[in-house]
Amino acid sequence: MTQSPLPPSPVSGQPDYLERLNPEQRQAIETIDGPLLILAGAGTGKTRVLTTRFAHILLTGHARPHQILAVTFTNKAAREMRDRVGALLGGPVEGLWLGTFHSICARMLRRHAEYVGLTTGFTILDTDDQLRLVKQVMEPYRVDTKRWPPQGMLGVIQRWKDRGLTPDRVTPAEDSEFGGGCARRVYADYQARLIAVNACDFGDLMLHMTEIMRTRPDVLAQYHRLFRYILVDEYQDTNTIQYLWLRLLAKRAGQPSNIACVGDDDQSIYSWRGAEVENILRFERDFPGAKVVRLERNYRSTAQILAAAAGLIAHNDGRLGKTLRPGREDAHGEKVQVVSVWDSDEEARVVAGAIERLRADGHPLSEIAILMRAGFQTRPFEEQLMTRGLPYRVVGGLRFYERAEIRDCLAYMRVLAQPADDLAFERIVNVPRRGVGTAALQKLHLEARQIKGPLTAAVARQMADGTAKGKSKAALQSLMQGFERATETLAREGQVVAVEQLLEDVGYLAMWREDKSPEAPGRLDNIKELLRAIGDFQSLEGFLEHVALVTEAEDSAAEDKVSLMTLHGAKGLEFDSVFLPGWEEGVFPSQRSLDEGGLKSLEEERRLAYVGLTRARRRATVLHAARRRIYANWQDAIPSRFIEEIPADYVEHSGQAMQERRLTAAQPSVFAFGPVSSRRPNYGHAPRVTDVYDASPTDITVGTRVFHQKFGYGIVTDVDVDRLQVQFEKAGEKRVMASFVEVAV
DNA sequence: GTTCGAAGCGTTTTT
DNA sequence: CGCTTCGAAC
Repeated sequence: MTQSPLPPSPVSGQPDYLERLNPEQRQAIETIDGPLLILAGAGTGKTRVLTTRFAHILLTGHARPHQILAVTFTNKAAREMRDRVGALLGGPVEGLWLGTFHSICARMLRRHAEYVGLTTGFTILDTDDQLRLVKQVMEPYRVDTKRWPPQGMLGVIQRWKDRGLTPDRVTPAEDSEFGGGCARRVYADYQARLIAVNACDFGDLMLHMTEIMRTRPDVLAQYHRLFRYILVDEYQDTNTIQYLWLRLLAKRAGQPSNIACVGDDDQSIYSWRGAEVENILRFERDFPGAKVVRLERNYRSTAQILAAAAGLIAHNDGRLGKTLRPGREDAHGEKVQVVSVWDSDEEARVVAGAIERLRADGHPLSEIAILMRAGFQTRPFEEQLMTRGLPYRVVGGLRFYERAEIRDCLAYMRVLAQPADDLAFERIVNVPRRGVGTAALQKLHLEARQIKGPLTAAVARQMADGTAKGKSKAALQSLMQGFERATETLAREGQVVAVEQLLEDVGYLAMWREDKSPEAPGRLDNIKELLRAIGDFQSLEGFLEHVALVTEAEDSAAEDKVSLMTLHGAKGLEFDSVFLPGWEEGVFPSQRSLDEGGLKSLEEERRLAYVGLTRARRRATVLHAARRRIYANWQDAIPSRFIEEIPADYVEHSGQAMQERRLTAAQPSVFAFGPVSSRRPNYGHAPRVTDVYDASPTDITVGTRVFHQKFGYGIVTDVDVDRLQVQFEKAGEKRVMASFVEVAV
């Protein structure tokens, strides 16, 4: 890293990294001291500003690399920032405090672990461990786990942690909500158990560090001296504990708070996991004298898409206020397409067909995405893409490190690295099946309690004193021998050989080799991949730390495939063409969301819609179906309110199904579908949408000759409220909605 | 302790 | 519909 400023550009007299920035971007970068809020709308060059600002602080000599704290939410964002800062500075920079909230806290906590009763080598638990632990802790309370599942309890604890509440800070009033009033005590016991096994869950990384900085002024002062500048990405996604942690670090007596937060309140979509939009809305009050810079020039999308998105998001209240403007002159573009289809199957066909056409026109599939509200919506699209031979990838499924076989292997490694890791030991003690079930494990727990030691010590003890007998004795003995041999190998030949030997020795690999299920070979491949990855690290501990904090799979974005993912998963990404299916009331906005959170949730859903639209560079296509298959049965659906919230000027409707909500929006029933069948009251005086619907309600009876947009002419053979059985001349017998046919003349 | 079948249930997800 | 989970029978 060089401390001298870069040579100025010969043309402008500015360092060349400041060239081609717009005035707002420049301001966000060149405002170095004092609190700064950068409101960065979608596609306004946020990452560029953040990284350039980082480099600028270094290159102007305001700080050395290790004196800047830069926090992100995801490892991906951290990696990108690290790479781009490196690129600006002409090479990788060492010693940066740049990472996710959690990785930075882990790094800090390893230094100060003793203040919360841990040792520096503490384990970071995965969700399986957490659940196992909370189950154990709940047991003595005899909670009805039907009503109060351990997952729910874990959720309550996590939310408390997100809010910075240690067990003693949970008020009795807040306690009563779950588990019949024992949640607070379970939480306290859970924390005690974590300390006892020298472990942390994810929430603890933040909670412990915040607690340490609250109670140890010397530690806090140390970081105050260290960090001259703080950069925070995605500030709208911070939860309370992250906010408290940042505030502790940023507020330095007698010195300015050099904290720069980048975020977009319109893209806050994670309130359900503890994010508090209020943090960003409150920034100017939290940090008096804060400068606010708005980045509103969007270099990503066409003017039409931007106007559509802006019109939509304008329906939200309580925004900081920000309007995306097109940053490129050339990008007028096409209107947002809204396609009305008959049912969810047709929706998938329409999208797949459109993708085929895009491909035929030379558009790479990697520039096409289908973004939906929920993961299960991918199915019909997968089927359609598959049958047409269009390559696709589903982003965000089960991640590599979440696979059972990988977690098993990791548990083996954890016991190898730290024999006192009871939770890891519990996971693998009977995998593969070796006849050590709950009964044997119970005995081991008792023994461990008596000797006040870990389970592995209890095993050794039982081997020695003859408590163990028969099958489980032999099994445990051979397991422990496996660990002993691996420990020797680890010292002599390193972690890769040791782990492979261990997994072989204890019969884990054999278990999958003998498994006849079709997934087994894939699992063995995954394990092979895992073994390969261990070699990339200095030590077993280093590898375990990495996998505890980095759960994401490797990016395979380079392949030319259509991306299928949730709207949440798409945040931060962009594609030339974006398909947004399932814009129907109840699906999007999600009914469940609305039921739980009312107006606040509706606004969050709307932000999600905004995020979806703004992912598109050139083409955005919204779809809604009149009937959707949900689980086993078909349900009628009306178009999402979000569709009509997009200003009509920027929308082009197509498709044959009902196109406007107006017909039915005021009606109580979601089944009201415009003028329909004979036995259905015709609500209100709704205007007709198209001539297709001009059949008078009473005209349709058995024997009526009707016309259907998709199936053509046919004779009605049965009427069931609003559904008809029709014998079509060409398409055969079909069941169709009465609203989708007209009486043939 | 294991295995098999019925019952239940069904957002969004990172670390 | 298709998955996971739990309980009963071997």
